[in-house]
Amino acid sequence: MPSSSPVAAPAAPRGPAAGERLLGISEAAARAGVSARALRYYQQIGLLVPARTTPGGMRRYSEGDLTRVARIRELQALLGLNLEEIALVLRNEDRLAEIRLTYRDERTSDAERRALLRECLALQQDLRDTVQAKRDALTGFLADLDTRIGKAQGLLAAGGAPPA
Amino acid sequence: MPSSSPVAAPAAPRGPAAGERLLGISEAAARAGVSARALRYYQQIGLLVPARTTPGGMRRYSEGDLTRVARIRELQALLGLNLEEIALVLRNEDRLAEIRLTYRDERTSDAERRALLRECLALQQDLRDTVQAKRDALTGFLADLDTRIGKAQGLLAAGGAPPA
DNA sequence: CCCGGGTCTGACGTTTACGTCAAGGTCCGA
DNA sequence: TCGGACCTTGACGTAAACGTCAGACCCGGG
Repeated sequence: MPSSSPVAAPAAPRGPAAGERLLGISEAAARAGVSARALRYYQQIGLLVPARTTPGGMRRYSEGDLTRVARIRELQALLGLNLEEIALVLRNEDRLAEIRLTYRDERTSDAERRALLRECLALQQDLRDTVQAKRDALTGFLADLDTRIGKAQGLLAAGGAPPA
Repeated sequence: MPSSSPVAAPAAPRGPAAGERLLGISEAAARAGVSARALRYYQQIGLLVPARTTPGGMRRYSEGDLTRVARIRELQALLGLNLEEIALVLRNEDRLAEIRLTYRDERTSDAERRALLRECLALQQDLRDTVQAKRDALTGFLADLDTRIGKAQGLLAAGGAPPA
């Protein structure tokens, strides 16, 4: 999906906390522990839109943006998701947050909002299941490793005085 | 490191269990759930050398080879290691196995073998620590998700009759 | 108003882990 | 022994996630 197309989905505007000091792309990148290029790329594929853009077209990032980058990196490193999958997850979370905000709004019907909420919840639980499966696998892996290590340690301990 | 160089490290010959039925690359690939190309590539970078090679130059894989492929995939998917890192891990495991075999050999001194063993053990424990760190992170992640899900569920439950 | 440093948009390069041909060589059952 | 299925080694292609230029543009301080 990361084609050379002009621009992807808007990815829900991050609201800067009114009067917050925004960061240029270099500082934002440094604080987030990624490259400026990565930030531009995330924007290109609709993963992260900077909180603001100056009239001249320069990106300005909020703290919330940094948090989002952290989440992206987490989903990358911990779950091994690719950016497309991460986009799905984040968009779902965005929708959930949006629903929370407009939940008491009068414009949509109760049933409608509940349906939407249920849909988002299902996706979240999907993710949860994925995470748990992975954690369980890692637990097994760990046990396996401990067994191996135990054996080698036994060998080491026995090495001093071979019995019989 | 996966350059176009002729061939990499031998990666410890897998001994086929004397009289075992060996598999051609296609069947091996199918049973291991990877492509034939992947198997060739693993060999090229010294990750997996088939148990035997016919005089004509055709690869023959043992069950042990399949196990090794499974381990490679596990390290890839679960830990997100790249093939170079996996090569390190596997080579270390190979050495450990080798040490186990020759541990009572007379040719090397006791101290020497113990030193080697200790070195391998250290690497294994490094890996163990990595795994545990990852598992812990996943545990935290899971708790986080559960919190979010709980909140959303609360919202859903309260949606029917907004209190006062 | 001007200047130096930060930033912009293309656009091409890079790495990993293979996929996908093409042109031949090998193996084995009839 | 021979034919078709399987396999071999190059060699080039590909997708993701950026890296790295070049050339132009913006922005805040003096």
